[in-house]
Amino acid sequence: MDKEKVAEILTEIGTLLELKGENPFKTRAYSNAARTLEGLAEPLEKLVAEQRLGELKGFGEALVEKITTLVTTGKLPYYEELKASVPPGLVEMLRIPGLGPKKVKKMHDELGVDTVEKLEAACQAGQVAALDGFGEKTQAKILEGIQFSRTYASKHHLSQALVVAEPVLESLRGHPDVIRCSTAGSVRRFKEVIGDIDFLVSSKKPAAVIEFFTSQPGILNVSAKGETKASVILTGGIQADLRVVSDAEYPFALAYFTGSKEHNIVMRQRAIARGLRLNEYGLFKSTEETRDPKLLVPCKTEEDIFQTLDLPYIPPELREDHGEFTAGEKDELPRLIEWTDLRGSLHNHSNWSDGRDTLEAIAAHMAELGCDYWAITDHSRASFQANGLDPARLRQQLKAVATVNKTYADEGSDFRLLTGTEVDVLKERLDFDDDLLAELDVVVASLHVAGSDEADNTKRLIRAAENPFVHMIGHLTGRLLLERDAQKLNQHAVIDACAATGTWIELNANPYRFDMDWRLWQYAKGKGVKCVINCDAHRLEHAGFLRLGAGIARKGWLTKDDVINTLPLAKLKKELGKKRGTGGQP
DNA sequence: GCCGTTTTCGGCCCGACTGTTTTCAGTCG
Repeated sequence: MDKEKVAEILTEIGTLLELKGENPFKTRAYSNAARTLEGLAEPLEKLVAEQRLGELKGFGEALVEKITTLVTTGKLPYYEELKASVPPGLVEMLRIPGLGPKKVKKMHDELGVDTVEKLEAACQAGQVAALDGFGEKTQAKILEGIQFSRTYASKHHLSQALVVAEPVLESLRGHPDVIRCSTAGSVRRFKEVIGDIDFLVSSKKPAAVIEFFTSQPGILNVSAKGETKASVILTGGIQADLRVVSDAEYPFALAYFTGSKEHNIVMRQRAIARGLRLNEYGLFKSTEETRDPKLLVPCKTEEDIFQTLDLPYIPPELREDHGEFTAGEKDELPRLIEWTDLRGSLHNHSNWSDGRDTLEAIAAHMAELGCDYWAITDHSRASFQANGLDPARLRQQLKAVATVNKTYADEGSDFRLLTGTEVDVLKERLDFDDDLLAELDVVVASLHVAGSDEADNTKRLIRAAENPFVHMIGHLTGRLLLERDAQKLNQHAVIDACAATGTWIELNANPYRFDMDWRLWQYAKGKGVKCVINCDAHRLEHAGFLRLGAGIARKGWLTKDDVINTLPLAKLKKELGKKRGTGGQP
């Protein structure tokens, strides 16, 4: 059993224990352990085999035993029994906004409610409002919550959030009573999937700002409106929260609401260790609860807060408690890539396969954007649903690309299209022979039709990496965020193979993919594997994915030097030739 | 369930909001 599955089970145990009314610190121990596993750099099997699980922080006797059982036998009787003792409907009820374990438990114990449907019926019958500690409003809110969770999925793609958040932010920035403003939360941290959008504003007139915010165009519904906080539902069903604070509080609130929760916990612990107390209002020279301005450590910006806690500035993308504190203390935080470092994309499509635009239109658009190069890597023959090219059409396309490039050369422009393919990784071989691949500038190898056997999928990709003409592996897992899970695959094994063969790995910047996952880049980087941030563009406007991809690369701790397509054309060409020059036949 | 320079017990991050209450519990971020 792999660590994702183990982590999932630990999280579920935590939830089930909560529903049973267990000690909250016990339940937290399980979810903390799950999180630690998710961020693990090495294979869980290895840790278990070497009996080093107990070295992880937060892993005591009980957890080590349970995880070892899970990994070695694939089962855990404790979990099975626990699961059997809690109706599955209760877990589902937890997802309804406003419902937590205590309320769910009470309704189950006293009303026998064990599904969302029964809950809805109990609310409609007025039974919920009659319970001790419940009332009419709670009941109405639950009904509303049920409706909401049915109407809108609670998670959204980052790109979707940015599209609605950025105009609101611009609008706030232009308001005369707004001093400083920013997004916060997972949007600012650039998480690939977000729950809601947080805005933070500093102002002397909070009421005016809140009024302005709640009357923005594109707001479907105002769900809360107080003196310092408002919640609305934006177009597309995304919830957005606004907090308004004083300008003195702004840096503290910004750090606090940016999170992550795990990052903040460590920040507060660092404050405590220095005899200070950190919250969203300030950093105070006291261990008692206080808001006394005389005790405030003056900080004008987030940088000042980090400095007081003996840390360099930690960019929002890194605030996941994924090693930023250890690195910060040693002054080893990387200088992260900027999206403007990127010179082009090495995996894109044209109307020769399933893209929308012509080679000429693509070249004109990308040159205009200021790119140095743009690779045309249409699908290979096996992807017939995507109008994949056979060898003859691909050779035709090479000529067409050469013609386009000649017009740029004649005009004295340095922009170039690069030839290439996104070659399918088939069961026993690649979709094109080596001699054809050798004619191309750029070869991306992608697994489009994976099997159900993890070992087999992994082997196929490793074989692709071993081919001297394959420059990079495209969208490693084939996942579609919020739609389709990753293919069964040993990603670490593929990364290791890429490291051994000098093969690059794509960070597919399509916001539905963001594949390979940002959590694995630190591992890959440690092995010396280079990243290529690719748009996988099927339309001109997909060039904008470069910015998103760079943000995800930042989350993966990558620098300009870690990413191949930050190189200018001449140096890129040299890198493209390296594997072929030194690699042998697979 | 975990942890330890207050070390084998008694803590475990912190505060706002909501709704139910009249001093607080539950939920959320």
